[in-house]
Amino acid sequence: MAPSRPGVNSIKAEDFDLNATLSCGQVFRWRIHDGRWYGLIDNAAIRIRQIGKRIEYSSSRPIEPERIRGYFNLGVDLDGILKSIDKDKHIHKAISGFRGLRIIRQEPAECLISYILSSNNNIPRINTLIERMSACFGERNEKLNGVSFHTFPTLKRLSSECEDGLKACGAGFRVPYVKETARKVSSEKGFFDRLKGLGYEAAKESLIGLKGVGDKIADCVLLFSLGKNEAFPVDVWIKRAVDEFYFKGKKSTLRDCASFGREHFGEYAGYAQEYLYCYIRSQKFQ
DNA sequence: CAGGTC
DNA sequence: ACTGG
Repeated sequence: MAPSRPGVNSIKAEDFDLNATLSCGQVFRWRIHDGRWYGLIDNAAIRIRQIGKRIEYSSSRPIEPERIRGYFNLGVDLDGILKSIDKDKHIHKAISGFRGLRIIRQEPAECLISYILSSNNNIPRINTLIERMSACFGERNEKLNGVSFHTFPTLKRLSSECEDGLKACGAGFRVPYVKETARKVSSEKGFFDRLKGLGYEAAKESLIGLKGVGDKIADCVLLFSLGKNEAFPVDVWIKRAVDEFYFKGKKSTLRDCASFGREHFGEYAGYAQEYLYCYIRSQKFQ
């Protein structure tokens, strides 16, 4: 495959929906502007759009097309995955509504910190918080088409930053979580690679050992950055969906929903989670 | 109250 | 608990 050059690159993307993938809440920093998405991959600013079965992108620094494919998980057999989770009428409708949604392979460190910041917080506020922290502590400022993108701060930087700096960004009570977890993770070389090598349960246990990381955030990190597709993160939206579609008004706990999701949908429960998330939110916001 | 956690 | 869409 030809290496990326300055200007516009085009790559094939079958069974893919860029909009669904970037607006389903799995990743925080992508923004749409004039029909194109802007974000960062490997600390390069990217502008990207979909035209039929191709995606067109340009970047602030050269990026291999293979890397773009990897980031959007275009190599996995989405059709096979969707067939495996298509077990009832509810998920079936969710799949038909958002077909082409793929789970992104995020940077683990950024994913972990971002989801720590998400706890007991609302989405618009999480977004501005992440942008402020990147503007303050990101190492680089990538420019593309006159727009600047601050890279996400490294764990080392976050762990050495004084509390006041993080507090000023609006992180509130999450400041000690961020600092302590950043310190602990960056002190072990290859922490995330080690977790990738573990099974779902063992990797989850390691994550839950970190400050500010509980069941839900651990599942997000496992699913969105460590390739554990059986993870089924249960946030308030997924709880609403599972209660409404599968538990029919019965009282349930977050644990009930999570274990139901993993057992009902199986090996690729994480994909079911994302489709349900989009589906239930589209119902409430219509 | 809000993509939970301690 | 922080804090503001």
